[in-house]
Amino acid sequence: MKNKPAFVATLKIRTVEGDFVAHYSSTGLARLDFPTAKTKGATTAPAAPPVTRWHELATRAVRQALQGRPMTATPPVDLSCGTAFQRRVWAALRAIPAGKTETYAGLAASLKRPKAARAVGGACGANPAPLFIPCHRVVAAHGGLGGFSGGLHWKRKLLEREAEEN
DNA sequence: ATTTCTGGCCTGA
DNA sequence: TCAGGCCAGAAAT
Repeated sequence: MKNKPAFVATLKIRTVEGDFVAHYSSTGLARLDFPTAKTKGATTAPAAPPVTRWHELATRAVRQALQGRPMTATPPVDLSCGTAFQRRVWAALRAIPAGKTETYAGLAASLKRPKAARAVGGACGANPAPLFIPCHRVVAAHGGLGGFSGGLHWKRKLLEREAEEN
């Protein structure tokens, strides 16, 4: 069950850490990319009214997240690209407060699938909107960091900053 | 302590 | 099917 939301706009989010790129569908933020060599290219396009509003919220939220502060407001996030299982994982992730961490095994248990830790990891990796879906707050069961699709250095940085704020 | 299986579960091909 | 992934726990060094 993975329909593919069509992007109606792609906008950059400038931050001190580089340029993130946000993709919007007709129902909300559908994807967020970390800064890379590719995101330098100007992809800004004219946006329809609801999108510009979402983009304001997303921009502020991303900057807050980079400082380790909890997001005060977020745009609607379009998770329609995920499977049922992935959406359940993502929903659980959004319940983890800033400054706290959960383990892959713990999440699996809360989803009534105590043996699906690895599958949870897979869902995290498939997360289309990091920061908004805080997969960086999920660590390995015995202290390790686990991995991070956007680059492990981001995960470390985000966790450090959130820890400082608390 | 750390390395190496082995089990388990969800995807995408 | 089948391989492989942001895993865990047990067994073997």
